[in-house]
Amino acid sequence: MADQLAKIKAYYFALLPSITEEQWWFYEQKISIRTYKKGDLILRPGQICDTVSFINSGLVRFYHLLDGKELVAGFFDEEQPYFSDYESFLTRKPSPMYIEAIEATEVADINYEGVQLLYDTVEAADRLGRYIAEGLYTMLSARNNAFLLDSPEQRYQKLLEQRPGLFQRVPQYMIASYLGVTPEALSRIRARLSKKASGSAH
Amino acid sequence: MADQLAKIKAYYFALLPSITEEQWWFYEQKISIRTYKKGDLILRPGQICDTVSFINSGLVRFYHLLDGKELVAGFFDEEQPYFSDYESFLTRKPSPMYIEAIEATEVADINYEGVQLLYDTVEAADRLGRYIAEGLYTMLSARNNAFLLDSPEQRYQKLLEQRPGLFQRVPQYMIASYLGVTPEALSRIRARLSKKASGSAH
DNA sequence: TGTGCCCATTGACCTGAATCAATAAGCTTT
DNA sequence: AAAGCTTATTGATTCAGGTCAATGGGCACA
Repeated sequence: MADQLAKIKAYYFALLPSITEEQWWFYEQKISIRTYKKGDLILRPGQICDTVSFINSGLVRFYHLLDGKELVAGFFDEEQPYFSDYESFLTRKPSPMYIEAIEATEVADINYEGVQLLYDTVEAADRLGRYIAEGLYTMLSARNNAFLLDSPEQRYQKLLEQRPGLFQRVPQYMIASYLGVTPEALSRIRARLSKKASGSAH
Repeated sequence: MADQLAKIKAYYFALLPSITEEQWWFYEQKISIRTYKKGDLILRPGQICDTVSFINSGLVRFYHLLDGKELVAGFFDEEQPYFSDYESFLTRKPSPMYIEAIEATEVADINYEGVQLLYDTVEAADRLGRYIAEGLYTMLSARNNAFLLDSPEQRYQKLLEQRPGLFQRVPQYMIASYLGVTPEALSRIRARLSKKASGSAH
């Protein structure tokens, strides 16, 4: 148990330097450890997302199903450890999406009730909640601007720079969908870029 | 002065029922009232967005300039009173966008320094910051999902339902851009829909 | 009561990415 | 190592929406 909470505890203490061991104890009471096998669905459309999760290890993706096609909305892993359909979590409305473990994944999560209780009983919980909301906002906003301002090719290159590890762990057709194009289109982007690279090399 | 702060004060007290007059006084110290004329730029690309603003009256839009074309990212008014390039505000990085008053607008705003001071001195400030971050997140997430899942036509119809007032205050070419299409395309959407409506009427 | 400008509409054409289809290249599983 | 998957690539075709261009309506201002 201590082991499974080590990472999230380190995270909390880094974000909130003034947190005491006693306050941490209140958080700890509300945390559940869950494990998922590769392919497990963590959330389905129509469900209210009741948890905010912290990834100890593993990899999950968010996706929508539209006309039988999967639209990937995000990937979360040890580097990007907090995930939730936070809109559904906050508004208590059914989520439109799937969350799927695409590797064996272990998370530490807190449910809605637990979070509200912490807000009302533990000082500094509001600050933690604020940090999490701010972090999720910043991530979403950056993705939003990328879709507005960048071409699919630029989005691909940015992703290569910013999250190179993903390409080792995620099939290309999911990356394509995350970038907002079909697998065929991503394949052509890659062909174009490697031609350009070899062209400028000599 | 009392008059110019009445709305934001009511807003704070509604969000934070337990706030005291004394605590409010600390907030009040940090608030500035600003007025903009129609057409004034509130933020330009390259600037760090240093404020979170609350609209007393008026209407502003967010937009990007890309290849000489304006891409509208959002509208804010009395019904949607909090605005900021919150990503730039939080990360302290230059904003890529313009914020423009498209009507004469009066705002009450707080700058970054003031907000941080409040977080460190006033209890309940973190909670207010959390609410604001959560609200901005929810708005952005909804818009994001609309772009992923809805056609331009559906986005138009949703906007008609959800913010009918905008159509009286904003020229159609800005609405088109906000919906992610050209003015020509929006005109055709409207033509299609009014034909459909009259067709199903008899 | 013109005159000029901005905006919305409509039509003709163009283009980038989606779709459809076929092939090839990795993998697992036995 | 053969058989049977799934994924990636490449080519041909289609299509929604963008671009370009022309027309017309509304409104401000002289």
